Amino acid sequence: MPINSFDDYPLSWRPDKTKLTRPLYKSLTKLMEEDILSSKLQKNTRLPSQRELADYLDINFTTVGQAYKYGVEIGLLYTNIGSGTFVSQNALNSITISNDKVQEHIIDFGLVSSFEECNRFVIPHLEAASRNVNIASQLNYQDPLGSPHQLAIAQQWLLTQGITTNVENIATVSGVQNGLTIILMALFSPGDRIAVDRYTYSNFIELAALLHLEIVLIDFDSEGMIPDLLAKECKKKKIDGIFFMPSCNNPIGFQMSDSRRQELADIIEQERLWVIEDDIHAFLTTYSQNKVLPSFQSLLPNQTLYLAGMTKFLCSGLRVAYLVFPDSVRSLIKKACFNTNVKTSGFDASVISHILSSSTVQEILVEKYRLTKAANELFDYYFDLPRPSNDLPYYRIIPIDPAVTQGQIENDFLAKGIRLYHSNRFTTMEQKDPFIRIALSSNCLDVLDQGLAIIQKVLPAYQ
Amino acid sequence: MPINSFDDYPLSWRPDKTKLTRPLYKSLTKLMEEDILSSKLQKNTRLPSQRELADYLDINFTTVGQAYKYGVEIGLLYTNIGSGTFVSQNALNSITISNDKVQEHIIDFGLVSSFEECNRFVIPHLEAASRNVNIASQLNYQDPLGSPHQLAIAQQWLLTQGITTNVENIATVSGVQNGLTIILMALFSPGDRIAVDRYTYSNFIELAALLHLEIVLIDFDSEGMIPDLLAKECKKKKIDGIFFMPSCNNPIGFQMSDSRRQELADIIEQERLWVIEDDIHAFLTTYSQNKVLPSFQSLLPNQTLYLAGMTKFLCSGLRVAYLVFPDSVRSLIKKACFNTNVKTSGFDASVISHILSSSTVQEILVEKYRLTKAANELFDYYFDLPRPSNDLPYYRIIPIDPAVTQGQIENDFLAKGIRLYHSNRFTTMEQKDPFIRIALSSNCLDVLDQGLAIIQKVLPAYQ
DNA sequence: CGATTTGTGTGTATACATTTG
DNA sequence: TCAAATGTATACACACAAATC
Repeated sequence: MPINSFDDYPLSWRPDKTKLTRPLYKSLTKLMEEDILSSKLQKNTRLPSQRELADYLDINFTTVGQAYKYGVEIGLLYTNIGSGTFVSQNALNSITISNDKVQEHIIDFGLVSSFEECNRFVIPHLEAASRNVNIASQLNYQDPLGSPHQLAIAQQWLLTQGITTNVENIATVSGVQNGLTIILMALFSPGDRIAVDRYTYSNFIELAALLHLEIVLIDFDSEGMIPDLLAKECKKKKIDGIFFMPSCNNPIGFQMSDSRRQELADIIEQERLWVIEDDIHAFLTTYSQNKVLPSFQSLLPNQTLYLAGMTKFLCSGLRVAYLVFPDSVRSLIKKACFNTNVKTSGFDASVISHILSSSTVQEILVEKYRLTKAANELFDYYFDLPRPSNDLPYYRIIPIDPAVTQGQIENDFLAKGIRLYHSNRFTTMEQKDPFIRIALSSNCLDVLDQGLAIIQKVLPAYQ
Repeated sequence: MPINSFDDYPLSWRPDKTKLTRPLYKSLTKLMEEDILSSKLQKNTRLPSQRELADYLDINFTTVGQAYKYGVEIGLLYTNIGSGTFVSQNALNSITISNDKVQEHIIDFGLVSSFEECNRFVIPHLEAASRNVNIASQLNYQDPLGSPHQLAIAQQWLLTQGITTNVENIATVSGVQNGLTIILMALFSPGDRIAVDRYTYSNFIELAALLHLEIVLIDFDSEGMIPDLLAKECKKKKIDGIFFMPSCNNPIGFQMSDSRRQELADIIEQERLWVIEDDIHAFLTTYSQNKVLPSFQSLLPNQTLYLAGMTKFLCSGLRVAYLVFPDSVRSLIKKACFNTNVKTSGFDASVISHILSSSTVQEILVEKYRLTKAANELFDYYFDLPRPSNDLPYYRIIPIDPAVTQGQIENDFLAKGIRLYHSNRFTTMEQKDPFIRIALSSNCLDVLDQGLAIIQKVLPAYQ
């Protein structure tokens, strides 16, 4: 019997004691999942503390801890020492962003594409590659990380982005997301922790959850992640890696300042974190600002895994990215590559190389720069909001009323033919400054114009 | 102080007590890794039992268990209740099979290719696809699991292999290995167990280790895995899934009999295991035997994940496989697909569809059948060994002297210009019947002839 | 066949670090 | 500023199941 009577004691969750079977912790986890699913337990509610619930159930508090821990692992719960355990914002609803099941006739401001009209530049290269006399050598298992020729071209391109490396330190992977999978599988184990910006790329959050890695949110300002907060968090718990999109954070659009990069690098070096640097926006930033920003790969070459995506840059349907890794992890990275992909499509890799060594690169850069500039100006016309510190992002955010739920705003707009995403998708716990993210690069300019006009008209009801 | 003096007591491993720090289990794990690395602890040696070592170190035996458990998880150790804990066969040396770093002028009997000379049939389809007026729609983020048209073609092909399903239950993935990654990430958690044939595909073993899944070996006979042993093992510990290559086990080459499939299906249904059915060899088996074998997908459609690889069948450089899944896991599979790949190359997918809906399929089948037959006859000419129960495999095995080590035989042959693999690569613990595996489909017939002649001459020294 | 050995699963005790108020 | 509340990490006790001899 419990020592105290809980009849009047306010517990935010009272699992049905009679349903509790052995093993206790599994049974408790199951009850919790059921109650979250049936909304008996609401999102963001605080669960009873481990000791309270244990007392109520008359079991040891660490057993409750075990049950809660599983919930944290699969992203159902999050905990804060001192303040308690909470049901996640995104418990049981997927925040994965993809182009799956888009309704017809919808304006998609959700998934960030890259001005797909530019794919016309790619088509001649497809034909050229398919007529290449050496193409047969791309259709077999040879050179699983890329041919020497392809890697040499990649190395040259990387140099223009401030990444100095050797062909032995580059692996061709099937897009950035695939590269992230390889890095996380190769260098981390279940339960490891990775620090990220308080708002970050949803699919990174989802991938980490799939691999049972814990995400640690660190706050940022306009110059990027705040070094002191990172240092503090590192002291608090063991953190193993850190994920950045330094040129242009997704969804906020901030660009890390040079000094901030250095400050963060110092802490990262001391704490020996692996840096996962997803520089998907670098191609445009380097071009538009006409200067190379100091990459973490250049600041901390021995602990940085750098991903140069070719999908947003050249073509999203050809799945290619280059993964730059330090010598120390070569065999781990290779192993993960071979065991997840075997190899990246030889044809895709050769088309991308063909483009990279042609003048098409410049044409695409000029055109994407023009379109991005125009799209941002269009956004500025409709909304009086400051540009983020990267002033040519592919997406912009608009603050909304904290009382409006994610489902409400996303579904209401979907009903009006517009897909956009609530800030909840880009984080793991409740935040004080909700917003919606509008992708600017996923439609041609007149459709963008149309869509923004609708948003401008409808949005005030949510602000 | 330990209760007993261990001065004369024979312990197969005596970790340095003075180096033991807190936390004990981590420290112990580290000592173990170091000693395996430095060969102070030899492969296949039996470690002291949990209780023995605990007594020696004067700690609780479950703490030793914790340390051992980590070793099991990362494939360093394996345990058997009753007989103890052992250092793995493949501890700390990679068994991943890939085409990486092949020396020049080597005859590769290691990696199993698929008569790459047949890639000539593919080239016209590359050109046709690149000239297709609709190709632009393949270069963006649309239809991440495959276009309706592509999936309809896949569905038709699957039907010819005895797989009845709907387009909503097919996902286009980037090759079989990629499909396996997606399945394992989507349906299993670290620590889960998957049953496999006592000898099975190395890259599945490696992938499982990367995801911290435990492999449970089950013995087989010429008809396939032995049902009683599976049932027994399921009772012993909780098993969550089972992996099969039913048409043609790699490396043994056995083909599961119809009755065996049914017997196994009964147990699997009762034990509620996920079936991972890698039917990479089905295309040739169905063609050569002119009949469709009963797939697990047809026997247990609600718990089978079926992979139809297009790489061995049509072209290895274009990375495409079709993953067939039951309704119940659609959202999990999609999530894993989007978060590992985003999508499979639209161009690759469209080339494969183009081939599948052409007469080239038949041409390739005829030619690969002819080559496989000729290659096996060549092998029979040099070696008087029975065919496995699938009598047209892509590889054959030759028994060797158990005293010969893996490194010894693999390296000796490499020095003679031949790459082949020892049976250790296809399992996780010491086996009584070692052999080498010779890939028959990785070279043209005259090179195969040349290589087999060398092996015939050299091998007796190892038998 | 049955005592013994060996590993496994589960719940708990305890020390501790961080946050809250 | 510090006591109280809260979660975390580690080691251990114990019941048990399977294999060995």
